[in-house]
Amino acid sequence: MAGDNCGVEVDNIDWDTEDELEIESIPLASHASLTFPSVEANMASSSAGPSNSKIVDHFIGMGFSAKMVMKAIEENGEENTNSILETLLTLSALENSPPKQQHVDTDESFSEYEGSFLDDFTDLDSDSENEGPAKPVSDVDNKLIFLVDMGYSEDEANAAIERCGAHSSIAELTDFISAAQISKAADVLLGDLPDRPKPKNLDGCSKLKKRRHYDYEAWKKKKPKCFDDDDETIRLPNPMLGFGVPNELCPTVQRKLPEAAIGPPYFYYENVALAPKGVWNTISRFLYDVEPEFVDSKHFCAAARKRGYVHNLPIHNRFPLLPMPPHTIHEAFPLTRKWWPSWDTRTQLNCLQTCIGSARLTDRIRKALEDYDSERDPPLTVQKFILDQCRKWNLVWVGKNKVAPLEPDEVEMLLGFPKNHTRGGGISRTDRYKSLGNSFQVDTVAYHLSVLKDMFPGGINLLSLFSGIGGAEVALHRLGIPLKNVVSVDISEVNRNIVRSWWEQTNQKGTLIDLADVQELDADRLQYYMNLFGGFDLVVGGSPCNNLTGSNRYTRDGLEGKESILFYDYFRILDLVKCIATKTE
DNA sequence: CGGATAATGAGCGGTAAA
DNA sequence: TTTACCGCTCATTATCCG
Repeated sequence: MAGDNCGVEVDNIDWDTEDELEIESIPLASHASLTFPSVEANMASSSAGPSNSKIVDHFIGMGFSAKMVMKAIEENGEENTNSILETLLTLSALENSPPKQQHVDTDESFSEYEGSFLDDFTDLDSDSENEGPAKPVSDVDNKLIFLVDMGYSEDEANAAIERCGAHSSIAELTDFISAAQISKAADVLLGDLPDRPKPKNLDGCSKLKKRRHYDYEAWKKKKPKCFDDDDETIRLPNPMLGFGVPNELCPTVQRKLPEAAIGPPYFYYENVALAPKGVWNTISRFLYDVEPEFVDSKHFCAAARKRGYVHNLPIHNRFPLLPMPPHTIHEAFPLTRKWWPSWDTRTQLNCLQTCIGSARLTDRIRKALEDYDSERDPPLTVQKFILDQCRKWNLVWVGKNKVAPLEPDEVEMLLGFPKNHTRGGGISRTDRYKSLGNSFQVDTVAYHLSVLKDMFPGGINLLSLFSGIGGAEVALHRLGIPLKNVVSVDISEVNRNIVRSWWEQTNQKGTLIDLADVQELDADRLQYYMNLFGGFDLVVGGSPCNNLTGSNRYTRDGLEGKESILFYDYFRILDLVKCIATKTE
């Protein structure tokens, strides 16, 4: 290991954004009693060990007082930057603890909005002509339906309405439910704490309320269409080229983003294209009515990957990563050509998934072929059986009568990751396949993100949700867009290790903070990071697809499924970032 | 050696679109 | 009609650890 190359000179860390930024008091009081999740700042120490003053400078550069920094280093030792940062966060939370704020109920702007909200509601009911005999749908019912539509369970929604009152706004109700969920999680983790944080609103951020209000209004207006008119359902394009792919003649696409979608920040959301009906309508509706861009990665590499992307990035002057990866199986795996039968007409692979074909299957295929004269093609029925299985499991020909699933490093290459990106460090083969199968295709994502290069020559601050093995980070890095500060969230420790290891190996100059759970990212935490970094330039996320994908035979429950419901956390967090950015303007 | 834990493997339909 | 699909569960096998 080349220890010299792994060190990041703390002095070189680019903190220039801070000069223009006033570090505000961060209201973190409610967290003081809770254990912080693993927060790790990357100040990779060189093998010689950092000098104490460098560490001190670094943390002072982050906006902490010298006194606090010294205390934190004293408590944790200078080696353990992770613990130092945790201590600093806790200390700053205690020191900056603001006087108890009034609940937003008493917020004037909020009360005004409440009034208009009810007015709108009445108007809408009287206006609706195409719904036949007007069924009296109560305010409560509508709020209930909306909350369920947002992904909350009926029980949660009912409980919230009961607790907060029938006239509570959607904002209050969602706050209540979130708080209930958080405390439920805290109960599980920490036992029942008497001093658990109470439901909290984002004080002084009435824009958020308004936005939620807008969402609710938009939802109400669109609801009849979605139910009555199938033509409104988003359909997938064929061919799946999105707003254009390299080397394909595409009609010059123009698009006009809805006002609410325009950044900052830029955002980029991804999920499987072939989701159950209506899912993409919901996703698009929540993400400010931006039309999804559906792209199949077979136009970028040798494997298919049909995905939808909702983003507010410019779509002109994109450029691909170079060198362009091979587009056919033979180009990608030249050694397979020798064994490839003429009747296997595949030129590209299907979607790379999390599971691979079994040894028994490849054995069956070998035996099926050995029954026949190798000079001649097997019967059509046998060909069909083998081809079906090869397509289903992405098998390639590696020897006489021998097919095999791809090796993990081959999948890495197809997806645009560096070789051995997911290898070693305690990661099992199964984990590698799983993490890779859940990842972005880097060339595809990079093509979309390439427009950022000219816009941010000094680099970007990135909020990466559901980062997985860091597809977005790798894409930006390969584009030559410097990563200044990255907050990366992923539930899997294996994945976080992969990203951190990549971060250190590629000598990143910025700071990487990794968190485990998107549900821990609340307004206070976000505001804290945004103050520290000067806001996020880009919010990327591909939320879990396992309840959406056709591969799932057991729990394909749609966007409300156990994991896929986390889409609403992407929306929640993006909305908070937009809100805080607007407020700080 | 033996119990605990981790990794692997086999089998599992249905939806939506072309 | 055919085709494709960022998966899940549970039994079995492999590995770890005292």
